[in-house]
Amino acid sequence: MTADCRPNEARVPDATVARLATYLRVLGVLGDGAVTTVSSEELAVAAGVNSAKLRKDLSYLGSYGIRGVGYHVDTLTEEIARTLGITVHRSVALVGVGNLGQALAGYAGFATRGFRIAALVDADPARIGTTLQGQPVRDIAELEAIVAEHGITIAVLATPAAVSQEVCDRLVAAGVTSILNFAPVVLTVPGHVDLRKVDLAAELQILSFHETRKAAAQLAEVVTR
Amino acid sequence: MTADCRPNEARVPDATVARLATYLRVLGVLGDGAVTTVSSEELAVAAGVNSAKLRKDLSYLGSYGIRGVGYHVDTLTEEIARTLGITVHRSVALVGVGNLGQALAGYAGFATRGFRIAALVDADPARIGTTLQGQPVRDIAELEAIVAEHGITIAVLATPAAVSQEVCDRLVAAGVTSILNFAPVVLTVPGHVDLRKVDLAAELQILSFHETRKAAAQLAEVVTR
DNA sequence: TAGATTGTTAATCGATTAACAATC
DNA sequence: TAGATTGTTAATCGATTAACAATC
Repeated sequence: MTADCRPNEARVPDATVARLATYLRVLGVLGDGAVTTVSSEELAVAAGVNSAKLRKDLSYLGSYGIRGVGYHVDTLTEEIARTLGITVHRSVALVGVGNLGQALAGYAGFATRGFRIAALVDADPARIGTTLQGQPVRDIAELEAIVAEHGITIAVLATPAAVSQEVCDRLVAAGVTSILNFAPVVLTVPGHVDLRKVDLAAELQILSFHETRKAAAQLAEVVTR
Repeated sequence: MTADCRPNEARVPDATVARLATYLRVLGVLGDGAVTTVSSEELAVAAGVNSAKLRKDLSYLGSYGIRGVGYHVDTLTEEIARTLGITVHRSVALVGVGNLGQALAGYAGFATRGFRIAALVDADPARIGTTLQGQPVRDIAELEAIVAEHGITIAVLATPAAVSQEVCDRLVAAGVTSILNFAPVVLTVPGHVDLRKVDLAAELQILSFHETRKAAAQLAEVVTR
């Protein structure tokens, strides 16, 4: 057995990976019911995408559908979970338990979808030692030890903007290779580290842009009428 | 003066709009200092993008750069803010003030980046009437009145998954045309409504996918070595 | 077999980027 | 004028989607 034993696990496009998470969530709802099989059309409607796109997405994982029938819910669920790497539950560190961090610590969706928050970390002496969701808030001074202790490779960053790059650097130096950043700053990481960001205000600004466009369209309609 | 007085405000690509928010944030940091002018290269590095992409993005707004010099920070800030429609401060409603909703209510970044949370809404009698960030939590029974009262067109949805579609329908019926959804469900809205979603667990699953790939690559390296 | 649905092809569309003419 | 930097072109890349042959 060589490393090539799964030769066709080749490349899954980024856009596809992002959607796999949605398919998995929708399949979870279906799996609760009596449904054992689902067609690409049904699943696509439930996931809010085009069915051709869904079939193409799933084709990157292999051939798990049955022509004339559809996809077996359990099989597909398992294959997507395996592709996303969440058949092993993953331990993440949550750094920064202020306003947003506390909410993330209490977010039940992480646990139900494959992640365990193995450590809460903060720099504020008033928070260190307190308990959140049954977990102690640990001193950021121990960051490197905490990462090593739990073998953590994924971290969620909810620190103040001003210190985020510094904390990020320490996480990377400690061996973290994936970071989800909630701080409204552009972080720089080495090439081997994956970085994703959630920018809450930016999301609203994007909606605001479209509001403006809609308002302008309405105005134009009135004028030309 | 007709509706055509700004003929070249044509189409700004979706990918560009999403990045404009980042440019605006970076410009805000520059504007605080003594910098009055910035080149596309400098701004691109600060925003973490390719400078050709940045120039192309900005070219959709018009010609606000000066060849041989760069962009005037103040002018560019103003033009991006205008394009995003946040020169008028926008009022948003936050529906659902549970775990995540409370954090969003306290998130300072909304206010500093153009948005005012004009109303907090919940269905839980234990929460209704309480105060968060100096604002009363109002009964979702009054949702339609609240939207009308503040002329709200943008809503943030942080309700439990099970009721999100129903709340979404009511928001749309009340006149809301943009929704930012934090509930882990696929929502359906009419064509004239813009919908964006933030799926926290999905973000981690995407990182998990890449972790798996990196681990496999390392394994392959060891095997072939 | 007949009906249904997958997996794939190929056309199309949108986004990225290097290169450079235009011009400050 | 010389140096610098924009705005745009055109090539490339990646994602989407309709259509349909393969096949259960």
